[in-house]
Amino acid sequence: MGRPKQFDPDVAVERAVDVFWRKGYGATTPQDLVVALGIGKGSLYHAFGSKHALFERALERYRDDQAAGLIELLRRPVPVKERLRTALEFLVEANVRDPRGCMVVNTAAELGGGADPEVGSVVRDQFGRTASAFRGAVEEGQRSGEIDPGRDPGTVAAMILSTLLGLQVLARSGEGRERLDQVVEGLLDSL
Amino acid sequence: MGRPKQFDPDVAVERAVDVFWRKGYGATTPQDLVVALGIGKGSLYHAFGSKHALFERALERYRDDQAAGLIELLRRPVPVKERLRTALEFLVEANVRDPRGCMVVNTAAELGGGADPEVGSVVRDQFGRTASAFRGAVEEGQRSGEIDPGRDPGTVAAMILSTLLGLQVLARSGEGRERLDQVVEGLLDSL
DNA sequence: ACCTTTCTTGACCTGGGGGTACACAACAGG
DNA sequence: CCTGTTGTGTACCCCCAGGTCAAGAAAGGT
Repeated sequence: MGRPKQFDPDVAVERAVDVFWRKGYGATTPQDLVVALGIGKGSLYHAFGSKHALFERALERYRDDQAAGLIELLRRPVPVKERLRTALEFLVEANVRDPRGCMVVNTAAELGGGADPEVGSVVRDQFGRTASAFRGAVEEGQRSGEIDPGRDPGTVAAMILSTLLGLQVLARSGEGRERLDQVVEGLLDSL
Repeated sequence: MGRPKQFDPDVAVERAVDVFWRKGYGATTPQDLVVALGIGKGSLYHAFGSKHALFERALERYRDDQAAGLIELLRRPVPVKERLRTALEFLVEANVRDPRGCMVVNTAAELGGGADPEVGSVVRDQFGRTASAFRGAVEEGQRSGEIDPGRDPGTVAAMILSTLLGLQVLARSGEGRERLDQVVEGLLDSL
């Protein structure tokens, strides 16, 4: 019972993702959110409790979307290295085009370092999911002979993840696409 | 002529580095700076003009210190790969121990994406200096036969830089030292 | 001694951050 | 149609960010 909500919380969180993604946590104001979500401040705080709680939900949403997208890209029925290349180049392309960069990387930089454990755990979880997806692909490549089976797949996955995160930082700093693509090729060549 | 400054601007900038490094640009308040620098707010604005201008000077100072340190580490008279290992493990160690992470990476994440061109150029300059230092080492390794001379040294340097930046992001997210060291080893093995 | 210049101090100002309170609106059930 | 419950809109709150300004202090020059 009670009065029904006049807005869809899922849509609201989706819009909050965009705001937090563009401006970061600290620089986003309640006013920004009120405008972007199209609801009153009272409703906002009634529905989500606090700016921080809404940020957590937005970050979780982003993480889920990104992880699902990556897993999808890594499932395509082509040789493993080609899959990796497609996935990495897709992400490079996205990060070069989109000045927002990667929301998780931005969040790790802004709120990492031990303060804010809830947010930290979402960040680590995203990195963990990404590493797992890469490790699955690496193991498959090892079975098919595309990748040296002598290497620890966890380590290789961590190398890919590190490189990817670095590429995202470079992209956000304005580095051009060519150089980043060269890094992707170099990485794949060395597997 | 005129009244002499009661504080050393270099020391003040050095202290400002610590504050901005810990809290980021947006989250640092004039009050934080007044306390940390030990001077009145009037002097602060008289000497530095604005929070943003002081941040630029602090970031430049950080960049110069870091770049000098890295170049130093890469100049030691031991085999190139060993130098690279020492340098990368030193940085990993520093980033694991220090919850502040890397100030340039944090800044790239917070203020990257085109807004704030002055800061962006300092960030790019730092990445450029770092890549140059790595490229020098790579070229030397190619001459000595430690590194395959068939690869483009600029690309290899960019790979090392990407990996390093990714390691710094991972360290800031709380990843442990072992995994990061494995990535360093994996990277060097693949050169 | 006085003037000019540069620095220091602390009060002061405007705007807006993050959030709360309250009065009212829209439902379901009896 | 009255009542309890949940949403909504708005006014309001306190605090502090980011910066300015006026008045005075410490130097050098003449």
